[in-house]
Amino acid sequence: MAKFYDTLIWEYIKKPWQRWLSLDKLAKSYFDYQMIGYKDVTENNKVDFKDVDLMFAADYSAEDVYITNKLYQKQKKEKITDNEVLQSIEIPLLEVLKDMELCWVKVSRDKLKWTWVLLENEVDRLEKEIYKLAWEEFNIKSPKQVWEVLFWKLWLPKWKKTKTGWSVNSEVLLNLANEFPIAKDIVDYRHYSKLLSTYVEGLIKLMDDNDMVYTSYNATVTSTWRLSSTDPNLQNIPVWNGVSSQIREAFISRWEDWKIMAFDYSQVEVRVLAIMSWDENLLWAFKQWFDIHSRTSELIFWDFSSENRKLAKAINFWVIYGISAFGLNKMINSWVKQAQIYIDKFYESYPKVKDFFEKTIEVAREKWYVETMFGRRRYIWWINDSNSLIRQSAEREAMNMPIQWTSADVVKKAMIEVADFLEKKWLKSKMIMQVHDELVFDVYKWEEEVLEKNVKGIMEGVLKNAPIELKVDVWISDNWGGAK
DNA sequence: CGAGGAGCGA
DNA sequence: ACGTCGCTCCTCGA
Repeated sequence: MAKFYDTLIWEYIKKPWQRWLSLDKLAKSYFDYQMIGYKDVTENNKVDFKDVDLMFAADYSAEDVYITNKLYQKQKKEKITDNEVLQSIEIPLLEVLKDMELCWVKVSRDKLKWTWVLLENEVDRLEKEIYKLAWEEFNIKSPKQVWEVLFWKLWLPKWKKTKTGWSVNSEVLLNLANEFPIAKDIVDYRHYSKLLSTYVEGLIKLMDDNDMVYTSYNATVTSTWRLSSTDPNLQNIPVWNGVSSQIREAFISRWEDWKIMAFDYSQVEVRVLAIMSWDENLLWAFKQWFDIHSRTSELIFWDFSSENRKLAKAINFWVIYGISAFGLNKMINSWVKQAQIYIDKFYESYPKVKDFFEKTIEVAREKWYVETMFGRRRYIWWINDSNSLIRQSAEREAMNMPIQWTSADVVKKAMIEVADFLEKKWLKSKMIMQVHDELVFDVYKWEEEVLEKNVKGIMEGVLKNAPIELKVDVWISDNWGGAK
């Protein structure tokens, strides 16, 4: 069921560094009250909650509600809720999230079973192949056994160490893949068994008799004010082609002749950067409906061949995430020096972006915080650290945070407005998922057009006085696999 | 049960 | 010595 713990967001406003608060800890510290633990009623998770004696279960549940309400009353009294962001975003969002959770998501059991068979075949095939190449049987799911076989028995070249041995992650293995087929096989094996255990078996376990799953959205665990999702985590369902796309295809409409409609913000972060920095070149490119990666490519390389566009995309990406020249070089496979030249050229192309970042860091150095478009603050106490590594990392964070956080707010505001729209128009269609910059709806047949037009409009127009609109891509399909 | 390694998404 | 975070799975040793 939906969690209402999120009413405790104000706690995080006051103490953003405290990230592991729970209801019972708050009850203890504010009311000196010891709550009944989940483990107490379920005898250390041995008993399924639905089998717990009703009297105990009722006590436990009622206490949850009681304490939550008490905390809610307390925050009201203390006028914590006068906070602007809280009033305009977080509190209205709670209602939306609650409704979204209660809508549930329908999953096709048949589709999953099909995929299961497919994956099991692949896993079996690869398992045999790997045993053959290794001349022995071992547990491929154990990194320890993998490196023992690869590096001690087969004498493959070692590369990176971990705390407890040798790294055998996909980066390492793919470097060996050309010369040693077993490495590629292990990567594939991992890929398929990940899909099988996490997304097929895992999802089936969480389905009820009506093939519905109930995810929980949590608004208080991330440092960037994004949402997170658990049981199942709907925010990391694979998007790749091939078998993994079948997982997404298993998410379907709840009724016959309903459809899944997805609205995707296109490059929301780059657009937010353009809006916040007021860089004319960037804004102009968006106004002309240019493909922004091609445009960057044109400005940096004087052409937009697919090769250079790819590079430009990585560079745009770099700006958003604030990785170093070192990190960029690793991403695009060039030299550090070359990466630095690209970065410099980017700033030459979009000079106001550079100004914006410099200004942000300057303010942070002085006031110890950075701010989003909506006035959320993030304190970065180590911005003036004497260690230059730490300082640089803090600066990257200061550059990155206003964009990321503002983007998260954009989606949240859109969700609130869309939910309002659906309610006011008495529409049957439901908002069922949020995946960071994507909103997914289960759409009633006769509402397709009205939803497509209005939701797109609402999402694109969230930033009311911005010099450009945001851009949203829409697609509709029988399932979540859609047209991607 | 918890740490560590790995891999999925944004 | 560098992108980051959050979630989930598996193994392995306590």
